Amino acid sequence: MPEIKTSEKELSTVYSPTQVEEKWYPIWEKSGVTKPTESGSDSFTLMIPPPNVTGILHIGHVLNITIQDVLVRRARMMSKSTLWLPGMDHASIATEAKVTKMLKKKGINKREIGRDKFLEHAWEWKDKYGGIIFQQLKKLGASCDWDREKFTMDEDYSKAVLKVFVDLYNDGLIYRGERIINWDPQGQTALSEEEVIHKDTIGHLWHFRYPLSDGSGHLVVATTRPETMLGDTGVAVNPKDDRYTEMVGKTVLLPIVNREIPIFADDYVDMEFGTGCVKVTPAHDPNDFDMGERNNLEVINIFHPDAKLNDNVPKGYVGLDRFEARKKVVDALDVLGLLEKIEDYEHSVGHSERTDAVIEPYLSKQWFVKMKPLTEPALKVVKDGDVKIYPERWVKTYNHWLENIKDWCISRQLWWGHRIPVWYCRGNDIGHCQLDCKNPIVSIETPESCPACGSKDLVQDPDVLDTWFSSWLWPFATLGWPEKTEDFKKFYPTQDLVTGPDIIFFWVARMIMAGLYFCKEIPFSNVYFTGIIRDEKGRKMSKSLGNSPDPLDLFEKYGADAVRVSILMIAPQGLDILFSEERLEQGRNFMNKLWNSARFIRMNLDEGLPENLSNLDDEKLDSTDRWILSRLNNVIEEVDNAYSEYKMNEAIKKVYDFTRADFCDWYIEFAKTRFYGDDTEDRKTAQKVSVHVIRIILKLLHPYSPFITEELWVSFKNPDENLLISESWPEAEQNKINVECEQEIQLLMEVITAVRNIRASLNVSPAKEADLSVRGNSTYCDTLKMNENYLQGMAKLNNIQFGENIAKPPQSATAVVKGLEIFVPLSGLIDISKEVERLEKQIQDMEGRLNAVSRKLDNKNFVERAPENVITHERNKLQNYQSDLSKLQQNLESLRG
RNA sequence: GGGCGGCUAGCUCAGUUGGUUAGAGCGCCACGUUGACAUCGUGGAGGUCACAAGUUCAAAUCUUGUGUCGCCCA
Repeated sequence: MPEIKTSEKELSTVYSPTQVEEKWYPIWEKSGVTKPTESGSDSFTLMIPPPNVTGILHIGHVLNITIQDVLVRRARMMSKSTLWLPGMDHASIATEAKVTKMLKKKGINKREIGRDKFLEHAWEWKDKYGGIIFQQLKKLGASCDWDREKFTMDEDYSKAVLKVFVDLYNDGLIYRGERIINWDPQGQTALSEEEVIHKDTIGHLWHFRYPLSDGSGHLVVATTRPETMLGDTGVAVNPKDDRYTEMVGKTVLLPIVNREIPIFADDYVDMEFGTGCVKVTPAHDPNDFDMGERNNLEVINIFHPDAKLNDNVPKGYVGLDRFEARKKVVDALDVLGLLEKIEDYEHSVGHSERTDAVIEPYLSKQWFVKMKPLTEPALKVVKDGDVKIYPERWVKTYNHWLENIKDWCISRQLWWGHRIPVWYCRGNDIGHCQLDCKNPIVSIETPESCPACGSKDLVQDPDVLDTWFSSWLWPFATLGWPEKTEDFKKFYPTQDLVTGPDIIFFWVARMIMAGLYFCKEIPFSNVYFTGIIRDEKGRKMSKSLGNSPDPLDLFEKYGADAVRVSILMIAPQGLDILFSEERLEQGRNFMNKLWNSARFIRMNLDEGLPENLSNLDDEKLDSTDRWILSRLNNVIEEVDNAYSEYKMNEAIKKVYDFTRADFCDWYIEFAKTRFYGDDTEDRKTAQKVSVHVIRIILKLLHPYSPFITEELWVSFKNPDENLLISESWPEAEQNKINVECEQEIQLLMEVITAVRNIRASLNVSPAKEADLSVRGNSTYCDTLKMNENYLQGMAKLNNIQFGENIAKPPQSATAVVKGLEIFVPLSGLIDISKEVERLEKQIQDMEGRLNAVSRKLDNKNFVERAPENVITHERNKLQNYQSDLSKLQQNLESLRG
C-alpha cells in the first residue's frame, strides 16, 4: 500500500481537478485494487469492447467506458471479485491501410517488400503507436486490470482463433465457395454483409435499346450501372409478361461488345419495374448471378480487383476505371442511337464501412461460415431471458438479424491478421498431384506434407480472417480458452457487456453464438446498449465534420470526474445524447459543490474525526439529524433500484439531488446554527451526522467521480480504513427511514420557504429580521415550536408566536401552508398594493385547484366508480383547499379593510 | 417497402404499474457578497405534454390513426 498523504487542513475554495486526477490513478494501479480479489464469493466480470489498435479516445468511448467503470467500481465495492479486462483488436483493414500509407510516404511499396517484411513494419507500428487509447482511458479513470490486457493477435489468442476455424471446418460449418461477395476496391478485399453501409444516393436510371439479333426490333433495358453492360450475358423477362412472350428464346446483339446473348424468362424479374426487361450481368450482381445459375448463362468478370476494366471488354475500354467506363459506355450508346432516356433515380449504394469506397459486387472464391445452425441457441437464450438486453427494444433487431442471417464471408485479402490455417497441395515435387489432394489441408499446425500424396509442395492460403472472426471469441479467448485456465474457470461466463447498438450484429450476436457453440454457455448475462453521442444539432460526431471534441481537452478544462458525471446525467438509458460543451458545466459545478461541502464540514470539526461513526446514538439526534438520515437511506435504496435496471442516469440524479438539495441547501444550513452554538453535545452530534452523511455520499458518488471522492475520502476515513475504491458499498438501513420525521421537516421547510417568499416579493431586505405568527393545528404548531431555532435562523426571524387561536397581527403579510396561517407583521414596511397582488394571485391559484377537485367530486360516475382511497383523497383535498381559500380571502379582506 | 425510436418550459431532457393544476439542468427576471461554495444562495416567471379519435370515473402515461424528425433493415 503506497503512502497516502493527508490533505491539507484548508482545502482551496475552488476545486481544481488537475492535480487530484493525476495523483490517484497510479496509486490505485500500484496498490493492486483494480485486480480481482482472491476471496469474494461472487465474481463480476466485464470485458471491454476492444477498441481498435489504431483508435484514439472519442466522446463515445467516454460514455461507454464510464458506464463500465461505474458498474465495475460498484461491483468492487460490493465485495465481488471483480475483473475488468482491457484489450484491443488488430483491425485488419484499418491497420493495414495505415501501415501501407506510412510506408508509401517513405517510398516503400507494400507489394515489393512482400508479406513478411510488411508484417515486420506492421508490428513495429503497433508497438509504437498502437494502444494510445489505453493511456487515455487511465486519464478517464477506467479501473481495468492492465496485467490481463489482451490483443487479438497475441499468441494464445491467435491459437484460439485458428482452433475455432479448424473445429468449425471439421464440423462442416466452414466452407470455401465461389460467390458474389462485397468487394472493396480500395482496400482490395472481400467484406461481410455487415461491413457494407447502404447510403441513399441520387443517381440515374439509364434506358438502353438492345437490338434483336434477327433484326426484328429491340428491347429496352434499364440500369443504374451502364458500365456493367460490357459483362452482360443475357436479358431476362418475367415468364408471365405477355409483352415479351414471343421474344423469349431469341437473342439480342449486345451493343459495343457485339456479343449475342439470350433472352430468357425468370420469375425474379419485376414486370412493373422499368420496361420489364432486365440486363443480366452474372459476374457483377448477386441477383444476376442467381439467374445466371438457373439459366446456364456465361459468367464474364470484367473488373480487375481495383475496379478497373480487364481484358474481357473491347479494346477501347480496357484499363478504364468503372466510373470513367460508365461515361464512355453511355456516350457510345448515345452515338449509336441506342440511348432511349435518362431518368433521375434514387437508390441505395453500398459503401465500405472502413474505406467508404463504393462496393463492387464481385465474383470470387472465399471462405464462409454457415450461420444458420448457430442461430437457434442464440435466439433461445435471449427469448428465455438468460441473456437480458437493455433497453429491451433491441431484442427485435437482434431477432430479426438472426432470423434472416446470411453466411458470413470471413476471408480477407490482406496480410495483417490471422492467416487462414489452410494449405493446398500442389504436388510438383512428386511430379503429379493426386485427386485427393484437391481437398484443402486444414490444420492449426503447419502440415509437413500432404496427407493424401505425401507431397511437401504445399502452399498456404494467402488470406487472413475477418477481424470479427477473432473478436467474437473475446469473452473467453481473453481468459485463455481453449486451455482450461484458472481465469477461464473463475470468470467465464461474464456478467455484463456494455457497447453501442451499432455493433449488435458485428459483435454482440456473434459472441453469443460463439459462446454457446464453443463453451456451451452464454458469454454474458446482461447487455447494455448505450446511446450514440451526437452534436447539439443532432449530427453524428465525425472527424470530417470536425464536431467531435477531444476528450482530453475536456478533461483539462472541466476535470475527468466532471465529464463523467455530466455525460451520465445527460444520458438516458439507450437514447441518443445531444452533446455540447456547456452541458459539462453542470458536472463541474456539482464537483465544486461537493468539494466545498466537504471542506465546510472539515472546517467545523472540533478536533479530528468523531468516533464511533457507525453507532449513531439515537438519543442525541435531533429532528434534522433523523430527517437527513431518513432521506439518506431512502436515496441509497433508490440508487440501488436504479442500478438494478441499469438506469445509471437515474442513480446519479438521485445522489445529485440529495447532495445539493437535502444535504447542502437544508441539512448543512440547519447545522450551522449548531456548529456555532454553545451546546457542545449538540455540536458534536451535528458534526458526527455530517461526517456520516458525507462519507456515504462519497461512497455513492465514487463510481461516477472516482478521483475527487478518493481525494476527499482522505479527510473522512477512519484510521483503519484505506482507499475508497476498495471500501464497502452502502446498504440502506430500514430502521433509519422515518416517514413521520420527514413530514415534520417538510412542514418546517415549507414554512421557511413561505416566509422567504413573502420577504422576497415585498422587497424586504434579507438582512432585516422580521417577526412571525403561526395560527392553526396545534400538532403542527408544536412541531414548528420544537424546531423554532431553525425557523428563526433560516427565515431570518425574531419573535415567533404559535397557537391555535392567536390573533392576526395588523398590517401583516400572509400565506397558508398545510392549513397553517403564516403572518409576517411588517408594519411600516409593508407595501399594501404588492401584498394584495400577491394574495390575489394565491387566491386565483387556489381557486383553480378547488375547481378541478370539485369538478371531479361533482361527477357522479367518479364517485361511483373510482376506488375508495382515491375519492377520500380528493375529498380531503377539497376540504383543505376550501379552508385555505377562505383563510386567504379573509386575510385579503382584512388587509383591504 | 418492413421495423424501431423521438416529439413535454426558450434550449436539452426526466416523468416508474393511468389518480396532487406535470419536474430538473441551462437560460431568463428580481434580490443578495449573511462566518463552505458567485463553478454560489434565496425567491420568481415560463408548458392546451406534436395532432386526431378511442378506452376509462380519470390519459403526458393505454389503444388506433396522422404528421414530423432520426436510426436500422431490405
